[in-house]
Amino acid sequence: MVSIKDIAKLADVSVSTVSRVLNEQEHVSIEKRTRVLQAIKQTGYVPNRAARDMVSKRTTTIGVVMPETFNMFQRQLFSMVAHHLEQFSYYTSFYFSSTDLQGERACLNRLKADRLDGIILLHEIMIPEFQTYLEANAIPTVLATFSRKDWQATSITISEEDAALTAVNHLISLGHRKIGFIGGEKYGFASVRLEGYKRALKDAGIDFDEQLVVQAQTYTMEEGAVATRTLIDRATPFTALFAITDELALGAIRALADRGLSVPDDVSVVGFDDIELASYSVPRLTTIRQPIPEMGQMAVALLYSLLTGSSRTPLSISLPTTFIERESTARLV
Amino acid sequence: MVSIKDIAKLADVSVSTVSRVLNEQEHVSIEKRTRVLQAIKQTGYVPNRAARDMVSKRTTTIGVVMPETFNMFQRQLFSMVAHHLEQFSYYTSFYFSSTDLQGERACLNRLKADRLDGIILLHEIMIPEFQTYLEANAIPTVLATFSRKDWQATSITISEEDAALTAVNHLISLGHRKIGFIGGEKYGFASVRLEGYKRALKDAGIDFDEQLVVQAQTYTMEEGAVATRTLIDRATPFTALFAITDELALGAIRALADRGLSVPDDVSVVGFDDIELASYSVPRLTTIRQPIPEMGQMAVALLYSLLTGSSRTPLSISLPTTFIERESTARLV
DNA sequence: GAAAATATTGAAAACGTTACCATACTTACT
DNA sequence: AGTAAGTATGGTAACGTTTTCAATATTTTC
Repeated sequence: MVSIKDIAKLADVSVSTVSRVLNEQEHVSIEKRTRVLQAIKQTGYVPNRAARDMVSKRTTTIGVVMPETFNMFQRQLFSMVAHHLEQFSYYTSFYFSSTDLQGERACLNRLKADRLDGIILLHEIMIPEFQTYLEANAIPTVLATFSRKDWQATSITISEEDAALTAVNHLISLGHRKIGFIGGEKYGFASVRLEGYKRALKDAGIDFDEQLVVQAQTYTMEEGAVATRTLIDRATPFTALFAITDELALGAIRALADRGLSVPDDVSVVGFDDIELASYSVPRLTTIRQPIPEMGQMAVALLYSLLTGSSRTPLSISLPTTFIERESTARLV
Repeated sequence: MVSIKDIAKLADVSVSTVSRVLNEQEHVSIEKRTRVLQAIKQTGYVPNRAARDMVSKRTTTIGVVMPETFNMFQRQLFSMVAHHLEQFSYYTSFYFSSTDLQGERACLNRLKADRLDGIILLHEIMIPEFQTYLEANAIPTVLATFSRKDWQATSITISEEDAALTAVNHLISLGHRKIGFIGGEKYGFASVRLEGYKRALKDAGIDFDEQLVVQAQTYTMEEGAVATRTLIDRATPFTALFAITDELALGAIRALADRGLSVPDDVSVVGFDDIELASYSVPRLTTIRQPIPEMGQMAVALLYSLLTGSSRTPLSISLPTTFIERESTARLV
C-alpha cells in the first residue's frame, strides 16, 4: 500500500511538500506541485484516513444515529441529512442503535472510538451515558425529530400535538365520533400524538374511550395490521382510525380489507409522515406531511453553525406540518 | 480526551500492560488487570480507533456499497448483512454510490482512504477503477446480487433469468398472451430478467412485441406508474404486466387504478423481490421471492472465509427463488 | 542596493495506539 | 544444582499523516 513517503520519493520532494499539495495549501511551486500530482495520479495514492485523523485531531466525520429498524420516514430523512452533509464536505457515518439498552451501549462505544466531529440523533436514546458523553466532551449535537427538557441541545422538531390534533379534527369535521387510535410507546412522539388525539376529542365534546386506543410495538405495517385486528375484535364500534405513522395506517387498511371493511366507505383512515408510499397506495392515504427535506437541511445547517462556532447557544427550531387530504377519508354517511 | 497513557498512569502500569488488557491478551496478573479495568471504568476511556487501525494495519471494518437510491429489497438485504457482520464482530461502514460516474469515483476514494478489511458490493459498479483497486490490493470482496464474467470474485446471485421465466410462465398459464414488461437499464439484472421474459414468450409460441416493453429509469413506484401510463397510451392492448421489481409493480397497480383498470380483474400484475410491502398492498402482490435472509447470511459467511483465509478460491453461489402467488394475478376471462 | 518582507522547502516532533524485544522472575525437569 | 521453558512486565520502535519550526531563496520596498 503506497504511502506519502512513496509519493515524496517519486516526486523527489519532502513529505511536507506532498502534504501541502494534498491539503491544497499555498507555498508550493507550480513545478513541484505538478510533479507531486503526477506521482499521485500514477500510483492511485489516497491518504490514509486513520493517520490523518489521528494527528489532525479531527475526523471531518459526522455520526448519524438511527434506530436499527428505521421506518420510511427515517429513511427519507437520513437520505436528506447525508446529502446535505456531503454538501458541506463532511463524511457521514451511520450508527444503528437497537432498541435494547445493550445495543445502545454498543452503539455509543463505537461512536466514542470514532472521535466524531459532530452527531445528529435521529431518534430518542434511552441510556443517560449518551448525553453525558456528548456534553462532557462538548461534541456538537443536533437532536432531530425530538427534544428533551433535561438536555440543552440544538433540536429540530415539529409541533407533534397540534399536527395530531389537526388530523383528528379532520375526521371529526367529516362527522366521525368513534375514532380509533393506533399508537406506540408510552414516551416520545407517540405519547404526544396521543395527547393531540385526546385534545381534539375533548374540544369536540367527545368522551375519550380507552377501548379505542391500541398500542403497536413498532411502526411497521405488520404491527398496524395486528393492532387493527385487535381493535376490531374488541367489538367497540368505530368509523375512523388515526394511526401515528403511515406504515401503521397502511397496515390498518390491509387488516380492514381482510375483514371486508372498505376504506374510506366503511372506515376512514388518516396516517402521519407522508412517506412516498402514501401517494401510491390504494386508496391514497390522507396524512400529515412532515417537511422532511427542510428537516434534513435545517439539521445539517444547525450542526454546521455549531461546528464552525458561528453559533454557540443551542437553538430549538420547530417546523410546520401540512395536512394532506387524499382518498382514505370520507364523510360519515 | 483521555488516552492510554492516562490509564497507564492511573493504574500505575505501563502502556503495554494496558494494551494487553484492552486486547484481552494473556500475561497480565489479575491484580494489575483489575487496576487497569478500574481505571478504564472510572474515566470512561475508549481506545482511539484511528490510532489502533493505523498501527495494527487492519480496521476490522467491512465496507458495504449501496446505491444512493436503494430500494426496499436492497434495504432489507443490507439490514441482514449488517446484522451478520456484527455477529462476526466486524464494524460496518456504508458507502453510498450515486448513479453517475463522478459519484462512484467519490465513493471509491472514501473507501480507499478508509483501508477496509473487506468489501461487500450490493449493486453493480460502473467504473473499472473499482475492480482494479480491489484486485490490486487483494481486498476480500463479495459481489452480492450480481456477478461479472470479467471478475473472478466471490459472488452470490439468483438465477435471474429462470425466475423471470417462472413469473411470466405463470401469467401464460393463466391464459394471458399480451403481457407487458416493465424493466430498466440495459445492463445488469434488468436485462437478464428481460431475457427470461422473452424466453417464456418464445417457449409458449408468443411473438415478442417491442411495443409491450417499457424501460423505467429507477426502480421506484413513481417510475412504475409513469411506465404504465406510457404503456397504456401506446394503445397496444395488454392483459397482464410483469414488472422487474415490486416497487415498479406497485406503481403500475396505482397507475392502472387511476385509469379505471382493476387488478387483477382487468389486468394481472406480477412483481419481483417480495419486499415486505408486497404482502400488505391492496391487492397483495404475486411475486418472485428473493431469499434475502439467506443472501445476507451467505454474503457475510463467504466474506468471512476470505478474511480468515480459510477459502482462497472465489466461489460463485446461486440461491433459489420462490414463486409466491397472491392476489394480483387471475385467470384471463 | 540594502533591508525587510514573503515565498518555498525540508527536518523533526507529535498524534495514540500495537508490535516487538529485552529483562526479571517463576516453575519444571534432568 | 543447573538448565530450560514459561510468565509477567516495561521500554521503545513503528504506523502514516499533519504541524511546527527553522533555513533558504526570492521578491518587494524605500
